[in-house]
Amino acid sequence: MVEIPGSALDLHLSLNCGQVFHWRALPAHPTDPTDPSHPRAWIGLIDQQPMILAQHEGRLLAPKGLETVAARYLALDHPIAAWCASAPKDAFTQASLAHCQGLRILRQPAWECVATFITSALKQVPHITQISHTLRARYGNPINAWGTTLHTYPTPEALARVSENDLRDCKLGFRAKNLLGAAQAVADGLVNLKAIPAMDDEAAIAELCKLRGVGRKVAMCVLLFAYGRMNAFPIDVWIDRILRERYLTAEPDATVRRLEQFAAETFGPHGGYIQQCLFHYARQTWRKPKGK
DNA sequence: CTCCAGGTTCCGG
DNA sequence: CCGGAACATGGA
Repeated sequence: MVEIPGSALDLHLSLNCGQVFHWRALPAHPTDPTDPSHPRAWIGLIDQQPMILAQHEGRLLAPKGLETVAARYLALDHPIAAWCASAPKDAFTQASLAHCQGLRILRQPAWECVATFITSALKQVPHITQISHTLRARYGNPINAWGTTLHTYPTPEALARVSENDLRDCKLGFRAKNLLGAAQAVADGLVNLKAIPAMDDEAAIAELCKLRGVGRKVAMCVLLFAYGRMNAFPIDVWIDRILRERYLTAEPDATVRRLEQFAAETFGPHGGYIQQCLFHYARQTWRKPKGK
């Protein structure tokens, strides 16, 4: 392992704030898992590339030769300090940013991002993670690395071959039909994920929404987490609650489109970054007397 | 037991 | 065009 110098990053936070769902912590120490002096490592895949990442006292470590891949995935080039500096000065935003220092919006593979957020509908984060691992284990490609077996996220073609019932067996519930339909549409070329970067925001959203199980919220997540569009502002149940209770108290009947418009005006061109901080801060603090 | 979770689709007015 | 119910599953 070699150090990747420079940028501010909280690895644990960035991998566990609800934007990606498959990284696993390795035991902190072979004999003493509670030893805080030993760097905690995370193992996962960046597309097809097995990866181990660790952070100890601010120093980011990656396998030698994989520094560039890691730095790109972790988006260490994003000027997050400047984004935070230009954020709104209200108390809730500032508390969220302070609580999420070192959070980075990753650059995820597009299909993996689309698929995992299709499976995220009405699910809690741990459930999404469980589903992701089941799909990988059953329909992804196994890759041996560092003494364990990792599984790539199943391709659209691989999932398109699977029956809806087999997907339901992965605890997908009603999302099985959505994931299957989306996989078939991508596999058949009805939707070309590589064409998204050249489209403007509304065209990109419309294109993604052709996929079964993808609505405005999931499309926004994909634009933010896979295509690096920091202005994308997904409105889920948490953000909806925050905006209504903390910002638009004067408009109790605001539609989601109104919330989107307000967010764009208020949080600006990097609102998606702030959105992730608001989301995580709210989830960590809302009606939770004792931390855990 | 009831309620809710990083929503979308489908249906009736 | 718009609001509301249906949709599976598991944890709190």
